[in-house]
Amino acid sequence: MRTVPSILHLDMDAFFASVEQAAKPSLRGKPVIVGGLGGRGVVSTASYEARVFGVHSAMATAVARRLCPNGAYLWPRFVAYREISEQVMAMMRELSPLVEQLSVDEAYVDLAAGPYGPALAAVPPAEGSEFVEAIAQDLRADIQHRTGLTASIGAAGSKLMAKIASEQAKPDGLVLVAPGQERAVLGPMPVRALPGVGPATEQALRRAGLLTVAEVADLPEEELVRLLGKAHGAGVSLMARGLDERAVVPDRDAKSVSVEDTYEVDLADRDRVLHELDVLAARCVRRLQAAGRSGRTVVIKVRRFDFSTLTRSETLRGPTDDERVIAATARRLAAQVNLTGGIRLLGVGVSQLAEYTQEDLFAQAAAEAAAEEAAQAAAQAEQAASLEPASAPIPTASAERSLGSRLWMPGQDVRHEEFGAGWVQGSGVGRVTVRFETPDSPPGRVRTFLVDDPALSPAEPLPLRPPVG
DNA sequence: TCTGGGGTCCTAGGACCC
DNA sequence: TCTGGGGTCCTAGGACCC
Repeated sequence: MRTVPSILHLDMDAFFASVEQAAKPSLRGKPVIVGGLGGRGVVSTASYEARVFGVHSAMATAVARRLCPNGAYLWPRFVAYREISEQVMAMMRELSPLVEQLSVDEAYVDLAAGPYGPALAAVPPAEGSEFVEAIAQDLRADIQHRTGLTASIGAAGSKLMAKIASEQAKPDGLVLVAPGQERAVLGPMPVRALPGVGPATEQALRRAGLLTVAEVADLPEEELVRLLGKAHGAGVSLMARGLDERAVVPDRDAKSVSVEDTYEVDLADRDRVLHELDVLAARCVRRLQAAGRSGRTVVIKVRRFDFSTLTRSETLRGPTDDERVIAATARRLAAQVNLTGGIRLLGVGVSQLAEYTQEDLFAQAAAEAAAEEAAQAAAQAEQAASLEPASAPIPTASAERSLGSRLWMPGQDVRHEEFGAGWVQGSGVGRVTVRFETPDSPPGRVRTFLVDDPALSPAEPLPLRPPVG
């Protein structure tokens, strides 16, 4: 165990919502909810102003609208979030090459492996904590200066405690756990505070009368293994006692690539399901190829009308990144699934990834067969569609993407030839409302246009701060 | 009020091989 | 004629995280 709390866990505060408030001056200090806005959407992030109303992540957006009817509801702008994320990660990498990114807004950094490492190792433990505190506060100030956003940081001698500390630090804070204080800090916490303890584990522990981390820590490991299974039991036992020797590891390769869509209306017929699988396979392959990878196992995911979910998978003889092979495999897997009652979600994924594509004769042959099958199915689908006008596609997020500029999403960046940069506040009945403001302007004015006004076009996100230097 | 999308890791049973 | 143990791969499902 370390004697200096040299592992930091950084977590951006209400990240998506905070980016929106930084980009859109009229939303500062107001409840902002970012997430899916369709009938089946869920909240990704709620601003702290929205949380006051009881709105939180993973809540159905329909519920959020009831709780907070006057909030601003926005689609996520992932391009903007990724850009800011990269800025923040770059700042962390200046502190150490050992940066482990957990998500777009969260990462560990191991200061011991960076430029401050030798100094941290040389200093007595008490001063080491002050040193780390100064580094962490500098980082938070830097992030705020360069992006206008706040981050919370936990500092400790292990990933476990750093993560728990950053949670305590929220929002806009720093919490440091001095090595040796782990059990004192963890003890009174509810078991759910431990990462990896979710609703199921909490229930299992509750049934055994265990509510706090201290109670779990006092239980023999064998008991926990009986309760939770081998790996999980052993892991929870170690965590509860504040023991964690996991290293900070940068840039692990992805082990799978998958895409999925929830449909506004359940899919009722097999041909439509097969067509959507083709669409998903194409999207999945695009991502796979962009990453320069290929995969050997194809998996489909099906969520039925009643939310029951199943997967079917098939492992090919060799890795592929061929859309025809993956689509044909997905269709084959779908043939094993009972679709009666309706389908609310479909997914296509690839795992057992390899670095490079391996062309082989089997894949070639399968691809040719698949192409033929697809052509036949397409002809059948066309025939079915012509016979059944009621099966016209309902606009969904993906339909809006493919239609591009003529459907406007709340939150979207736009530019008007006369009024300049702004964002879509809402649209309906042939009109779109745009607020004209930028990150550095005062709150802007709203104007309404026809949805197909040629002077209005989608735009790239603007940087939150002018480039430094 | 009704449940997204992208991942990771673990378990368990059956097939297959030695 | 009956009976093994262990290892690896594949498949399906579940818990969990952001």
